[in-house]
Amino acid sequence: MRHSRQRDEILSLVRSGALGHPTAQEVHDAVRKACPAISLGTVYRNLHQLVEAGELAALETGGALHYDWDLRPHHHLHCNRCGALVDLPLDVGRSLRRQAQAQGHDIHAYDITMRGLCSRCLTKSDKHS
Amino acid sequence: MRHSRQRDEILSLVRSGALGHPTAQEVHDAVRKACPAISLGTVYRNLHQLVEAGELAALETGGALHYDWDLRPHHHLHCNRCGALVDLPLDVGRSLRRQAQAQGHDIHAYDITMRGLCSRCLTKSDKHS
DNA sequence: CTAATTGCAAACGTTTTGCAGCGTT
DNA sequence: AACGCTGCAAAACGTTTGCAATTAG
Repeated sequence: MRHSRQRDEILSLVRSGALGHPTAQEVHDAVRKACPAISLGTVYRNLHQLVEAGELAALETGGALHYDWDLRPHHHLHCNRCGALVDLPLDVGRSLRRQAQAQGHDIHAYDITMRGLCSRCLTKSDKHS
Repeated sequence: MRHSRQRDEILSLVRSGALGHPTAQEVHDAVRKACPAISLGTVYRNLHQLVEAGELAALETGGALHYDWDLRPHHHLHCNRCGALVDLPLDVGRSLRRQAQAQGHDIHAYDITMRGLCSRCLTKSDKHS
């Protein structure tokens, strides 16, 4: 893998966390500020490569793929009200892997995405309680 | 929601389990045998409606949505070798919901899809062991 | 030099939608 | 009769790909 200005910009932008869990489109929109001529195709190609190289993670959530800079085991809540994708540190990995192995499978990776209401939305609608 | 021949055929076909965890395309191909004139758009519309009505579940896995007739809590393994979507009864729901609530969220639903090698592929490649 | 990477545009697979007509109630 | 549902075709959407030109090692 060679160096390229475009890939460097994309990686540092996603890693900065400023975009949360962005889609390719969102990365494209944001990286244009540093790289005005960058094409959407290049963003897709680079995000894919970076995931392949283990630099980023991809989340299959709601239509478009979302990218995550945080590679430590953690999971997500997709809020049904505000649409946010919230990080959720959950301690279940060991148990999941053990149970799947007991059923004869070999787990390489997994992602848990829950749906519901995030704490921000819940506290906002708590005016009445 | 009115009755329609098309929706009845789709629901009973998916419920039969004969298709495993089919995509809309696969349902369309199969339901044509009973309903030769049915259009792909109708299949999409009905699958969406049936999920909305709580008759089927949708799995966001690898490009196309897959549909599942089994509404009981269970999860899936997407095999990296054969591509199968294998049912995986995992006992983690209670723990997940508890942990998410401790973080201030309210979980409505969740799905766990793991990636790895399914037991069938593993035993097949076990000739040497 | 050479091979990876780029921008562009076209193509792809999946899903949604507008519409006129048909079927259920 | 009213309104949901259908088939069809077009379009929307996210993503991938072919290509000639550019650029990094």
